[in-house]
Amino acid sequence: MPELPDIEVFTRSLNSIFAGKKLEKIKIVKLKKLKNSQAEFIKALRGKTLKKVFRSGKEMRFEFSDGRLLGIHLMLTGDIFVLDEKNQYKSTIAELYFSGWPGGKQKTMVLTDRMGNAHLDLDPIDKAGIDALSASLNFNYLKKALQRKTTIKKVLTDQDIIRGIGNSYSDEILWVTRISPYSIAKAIPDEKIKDLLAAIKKILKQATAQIYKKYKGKVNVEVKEFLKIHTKTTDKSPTGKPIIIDQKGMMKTYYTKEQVLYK
DNA sequence: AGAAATGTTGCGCT
DNA sequence: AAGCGCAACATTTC
Repeated sequence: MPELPDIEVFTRSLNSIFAGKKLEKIKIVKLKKLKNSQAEFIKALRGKTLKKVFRSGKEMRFEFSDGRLLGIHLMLTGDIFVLDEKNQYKSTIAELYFSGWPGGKQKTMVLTDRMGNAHLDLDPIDKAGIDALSASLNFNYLKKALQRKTTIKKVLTDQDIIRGIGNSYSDEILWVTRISPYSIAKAIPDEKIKDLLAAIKKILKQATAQIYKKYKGKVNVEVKEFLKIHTKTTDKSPTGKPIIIDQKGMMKTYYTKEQVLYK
């Protein structure tokens, strides 16, 4: 479901709800996609205090007081719910029961995914890419990363190059910089690489700020309203040009003819 | 009823 | 070797 801005807001919300609380119990409902067994999760995490929750690329990290990490990846259709009562969601992947609220109250964090692809990982290792909002994602890194013959969209969404950008925000970034998603990465001139770098930071930060302002505290809203190009709410770009939708497999690329094709 | 989905992986082919 | 295009994942929601 989410890309960097959404995950950033969700992890801030989860941090304010669960940081400092104790993980009493873990129940894995659907083990299929997981690398670890339920016993391993229990052994590693049960009874430990959650220190903080943070984002890494498109994934969530739950850091416990002894330094152990629990990673959660929502994939396309995963959701997190925070419940006071019994979990009744179908498609549940896992349930985490936390304690530590006044009056002995507990809260449950539930991970669901109707496609069954969301997953948890013990001490996950980040993919090789640099986080899109890290200062290390600079001109030199981006220029070097673009020295390949594949399309710019593939590069932007490759988590082994840059972590955090997905199908939607790559379309937004490429429209703002007027670069066609089908441009060959290595053909993009230096001036445009500078624009691209600035747009990556600006669009992701701006979207995070907008989502945070409106949905602070939420952990599972689907926020598409700030997308200007990758959206079904209009068929025109902000400058009034028709938006072209190109389907490749399940994913779609939204763009306009305003965007220059570098080849 | 039929289509949709902001992700990832792996396969065969060029 | 690198890159491409496609299929698979599986189910609820619009």
